[in-house]
Amino acid sequence: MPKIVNHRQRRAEVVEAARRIILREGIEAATTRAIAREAGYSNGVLTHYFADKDDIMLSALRSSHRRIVERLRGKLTGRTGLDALRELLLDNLPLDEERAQESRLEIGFWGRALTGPAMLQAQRAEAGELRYLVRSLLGAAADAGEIGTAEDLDDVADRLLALVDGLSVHRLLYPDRLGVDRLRRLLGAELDRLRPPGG
Amino acid sequence: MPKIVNHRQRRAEVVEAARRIILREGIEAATTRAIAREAGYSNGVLTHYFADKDDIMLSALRSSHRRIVERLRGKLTGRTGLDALRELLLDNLPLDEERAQESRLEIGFWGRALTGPAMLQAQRAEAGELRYLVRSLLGAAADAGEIGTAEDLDDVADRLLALVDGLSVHRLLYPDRLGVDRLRRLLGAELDRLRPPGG
Amino acid sequence: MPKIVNHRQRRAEVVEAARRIILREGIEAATTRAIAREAGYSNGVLTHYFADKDDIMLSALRSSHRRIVERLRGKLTGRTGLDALRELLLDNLPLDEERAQESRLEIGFWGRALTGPAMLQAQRAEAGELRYLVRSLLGAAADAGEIGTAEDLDDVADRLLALVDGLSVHRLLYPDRLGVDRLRRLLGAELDRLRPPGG
Amino acid sequence: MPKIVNHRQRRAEVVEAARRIILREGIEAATTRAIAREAGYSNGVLTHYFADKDDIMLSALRSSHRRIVERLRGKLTGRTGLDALRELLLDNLPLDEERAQESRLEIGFWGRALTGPAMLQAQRAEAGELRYLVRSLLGAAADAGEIGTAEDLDDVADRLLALVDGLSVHRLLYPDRLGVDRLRRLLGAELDRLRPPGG
DNA sequence: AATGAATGAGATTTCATTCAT
DNA sequence: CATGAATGAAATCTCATTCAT
Repeated sequence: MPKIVNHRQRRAEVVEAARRIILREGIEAATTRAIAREAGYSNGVLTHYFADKDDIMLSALRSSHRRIVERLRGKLTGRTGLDALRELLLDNLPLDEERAQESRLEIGFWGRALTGPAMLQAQRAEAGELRYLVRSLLGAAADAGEIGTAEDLDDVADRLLALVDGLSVHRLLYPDRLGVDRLRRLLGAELDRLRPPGG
Repeated sequence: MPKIVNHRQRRAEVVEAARRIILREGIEAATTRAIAREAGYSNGVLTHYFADKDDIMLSALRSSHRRIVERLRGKLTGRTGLDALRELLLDNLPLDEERAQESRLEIGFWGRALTGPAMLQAQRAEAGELRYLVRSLLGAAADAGEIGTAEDLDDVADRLLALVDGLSVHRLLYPDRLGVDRLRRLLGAELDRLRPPGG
Repeated sequence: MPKIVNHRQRRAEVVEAARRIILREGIEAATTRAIAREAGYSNGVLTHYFADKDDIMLSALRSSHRRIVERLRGKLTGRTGLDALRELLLDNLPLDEERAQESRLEIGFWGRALTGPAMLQAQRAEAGELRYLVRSLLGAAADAGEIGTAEDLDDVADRLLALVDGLSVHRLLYPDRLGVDRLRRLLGAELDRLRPPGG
Repeated sequence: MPKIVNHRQRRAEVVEAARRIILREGIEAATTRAIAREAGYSNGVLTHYFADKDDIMLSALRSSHRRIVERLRGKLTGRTGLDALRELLLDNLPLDEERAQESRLEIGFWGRALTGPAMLQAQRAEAGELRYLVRSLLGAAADAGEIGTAEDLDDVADRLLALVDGLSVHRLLYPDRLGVDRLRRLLGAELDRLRPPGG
């Protein structure tokens, strides 16, 4: 009988190693050698489980997103509409070290995506889920009368997503100017503005 | 007799070469050799005028910012308050190929800044000017009664800057979703919301 | 109870797989992994049946030769002397895709043989059969009076064999110059020259 | 003043190093590292003078051909027609160690040529010169009445070239069967057969 | 006997940096 | 000052071979 290893699990181990390195040291530090070492294997293993480096990197990106969504799922249970949306968007801001690292990872991938079409394609595929979720919550909030009727929900969705990403970048680059509390306040105010006039 | 060369000018030539390459082919294509060639000099000159590659890259970033400000100066003459602010922010969006390249450069540098403290420090130093300008224009707009008194101008400034950067990233990553007209509209709506209620 | 497997047959399966790959994709594409996959086994089996990769490759060479001889056997039945010889030599020319692949395989092995003594030794062992066959047919042809008495049959044999291999190489390298018809004609003329003057 | 090196000469040094390795140890031993070491430089130099490894290898092939032609030039002065042709073809046979290595190099490149279109193209370009020379000498020999009128000179040219290459391969693979004298004799006989009947 | 996971060496290529001239 | 040759490390990828199960 051969040594049985769970193929999916081994892939996951390596991907997690890659994710850890990117979070800890940045996307440029994630060389194949470093990834193999972090995973506790030799360089050669990567061959067995991945087509090439991009395969690893994109898997790491997907893994990061999956983790975020997983964490969100917990936070969103029991919440609906604007309340859920606030939670979602706050969770996407780098308000603690863990999420700061996630944002760093994300921003690193932006740079890669603008380099070549393969990464760009993958990045786009990844983005859909979050956008859909935000749009859905906005729809629910509107149905519940939490949002003024003057607002175009698609516009609101894209504005909020852009704001969150922009604030994330600025928080990482200029942490002194954008403290945690300020970030919360800015986002909160943005959401409060959605409420109907007479609310 | 030492050969007299204009040190400042030579540096500038190389920096411009670096900037051109980054805009044209991306930050990863900006190797020292490519930069030297683009500048029309040999590899060796770089040693004389720059401490290392980071020195060149950061100078290129500064140069890009200087050019943007230069261009803005022209666009803002004769404008004041919200009108000027709108012009400024629109100019920061990737609404044409030139500005798309500038955004790409910027985003590429974000990734680098999050890699090490040297790049980060430089990036921070660069950000001040734009922020100051936005804040000033907001102040003038408020003084002219173009902005509702309920708004905290510092918050507005950071919100607008974050929104512009976020929209820039999303426009580059998801151009289908964020067309040029939509980008204009989203930003315009954001500015319109600043006006005092009875305006 | 040990599992009973037909050792000889398993070897043959792997060797055939190797031969197919070399024919189809060239000698460089015949990696151990590719061979194992083509054979429908895991990498590990190779260890049990072959000393090392060379062992596989040489066996593949022998297999190719055996197949060629097999095919020849069919074509030569009922033929004798010069007629049989013509058939044999034509069969060794890359006149269709199948035989072009065989020639490619052969030429690839020439390169390998000139690399180390092990491959060379094996190659030599392989060559004897064909040479013997050609020489025998020449002898029979001479006995039948189909060949002029002035010819030294050993010389003729080596000349024909060299010509066939040389034409094969040139056909593969310069197919435009050496079309199928031309190849046939060149070889045919060579054989016709063997006939006795008064024939 | 910069260190002045003759670019062409440095390229030549590396190419010669590559050629020496291929002659001495075979085409597979000619790794970029081995070539750099043999040339007495570090790996990095190759970048300055060659686009990639193929560039080096093809240059080595051309260099080998140039050397052969150079050597031929000396041998052919004062000779014409069949006499010159005999000299040319003999020079292409591996009759001494130097020419045996040249043949080995050539055969190694055949294998590479059949692997990919780039090498094949280059190989073809290289082959033209020799073929043209042989054809020209045959034409001169025919004009001088040294060749029987029944022969098609293009056919003869290709037959001779194929024979020489075939004999070269067989001499390297089966040196015991094809000694130096025998090789000379076989080729000589082939040329003698060209003479007009009444000659 | 058979698996296939794992190794680790080695191949090509790229690049920032150094330095003799 | 300026050149550009040269370095050598590092990156990605490939592959024959080994070995625990």
